[in-house]
Amino acid sequence: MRWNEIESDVCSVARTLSVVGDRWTLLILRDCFLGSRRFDEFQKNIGLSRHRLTDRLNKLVEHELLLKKPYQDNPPRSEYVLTAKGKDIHPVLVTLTGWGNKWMQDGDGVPLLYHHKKCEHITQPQLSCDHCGDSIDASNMYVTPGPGILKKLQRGVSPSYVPKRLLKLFKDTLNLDAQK
Amino acid sequence: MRWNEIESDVCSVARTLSVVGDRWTLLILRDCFLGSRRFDEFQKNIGLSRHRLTDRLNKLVEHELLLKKPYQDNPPRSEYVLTAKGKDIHPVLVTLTGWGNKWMQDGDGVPLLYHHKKCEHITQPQLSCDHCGDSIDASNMYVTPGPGILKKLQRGVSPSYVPKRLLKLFKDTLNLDAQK
DNA sequence: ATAGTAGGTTCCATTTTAGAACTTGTAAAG
DNA sequence: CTTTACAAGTTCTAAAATGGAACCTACTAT
Repeated sequence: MRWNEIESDVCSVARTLSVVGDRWTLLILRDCFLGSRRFDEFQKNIGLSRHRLTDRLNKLVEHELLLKKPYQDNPPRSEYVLTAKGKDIHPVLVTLTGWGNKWMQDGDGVPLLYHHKKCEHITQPQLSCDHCGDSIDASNMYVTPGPGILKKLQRGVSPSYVPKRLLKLFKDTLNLDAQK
Repeated sequence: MRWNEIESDVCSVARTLSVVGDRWTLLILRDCFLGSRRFDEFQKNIGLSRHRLTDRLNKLVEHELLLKKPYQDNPPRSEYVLTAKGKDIHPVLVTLTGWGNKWMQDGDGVPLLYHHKKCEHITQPQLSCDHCGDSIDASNMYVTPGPGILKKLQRGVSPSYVPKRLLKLFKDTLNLDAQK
């Protein structure tokens, strides 16, 4: 399966990875959040080849996570700034950092510390339910089919990644709905 | 720069990506959280080549995100189950899903819905400060150097990815500390 | 006149990947 | 018994992605 096929998978994880799921893209975005904006800055910080960087920046601009913004005309030079869509990647970087801080330390401790402006404490943000506010993790969550899957099932398409066990459950859901 | 060099970068994002930052690994873990455990199950759900899958599963076992657990002897067959380290990837998948749900929809709506067992509501978990509990995002957070970076600076090593602007700030921090 | 900066592009060798075929040992179906 | 299926791989080759170095262009500073 190729990148562009992943993009059309009926799965938000797969779709997101089709944009940011390579070796470099999230590192570029990390740098954006730390204040980098220019080609050479990214190249020096990250250490990828100029070729790859051109490619990845173009992709991020295409997908509208970054905006290419001219800052001089002659010679033409641009900087890359985060759009709203790009800024929304922040939680992904925060959770990746959290995992790395916990599980990938060398002997020297955490590389960077997050601080919460409001309470002025060091923080490693955690997920909480956006309805009741309680903290939430894999053990107190479950999934059900959303409209995106149900509509495909109604059209006879079975999203490849959904385990048979769940598919059956989802089809039962459909039948129950139909009987109403 | 190669994968194994990324692993030793002084950055928790880079280190995490050295384990899960390719096209397939997070999709394998997604499937684990949805209940998949066996080779063929992953292969069918995800649609990657058997060759790649072997490789990725081995890497996940090496890094101890998955445990390879024999379930019969003749012929030898195993299943792959999440370890604590693997389960801790869940927040990453949740935030990736959140972004995909918001920014990568086709016309049919969200593929899967998350539910919170306790309050029984549909939820898209959000990050909150683990000290004060308030919701938190890029605009109300900032970073400072942690021991992992400071110790490297003291040894004269400059972590490549830290923008010069921040490096200077960090070195000032060191000088202030030294003057105490 | 030379070196440096910024943001690329071009080229080629190396590495990684996709996809299909093959393997091994068992069990079930005809 | 012979074929088919299943599970979990391994092997092979062509195609795609990548790394790294060199080159290009239009300024600016020394």
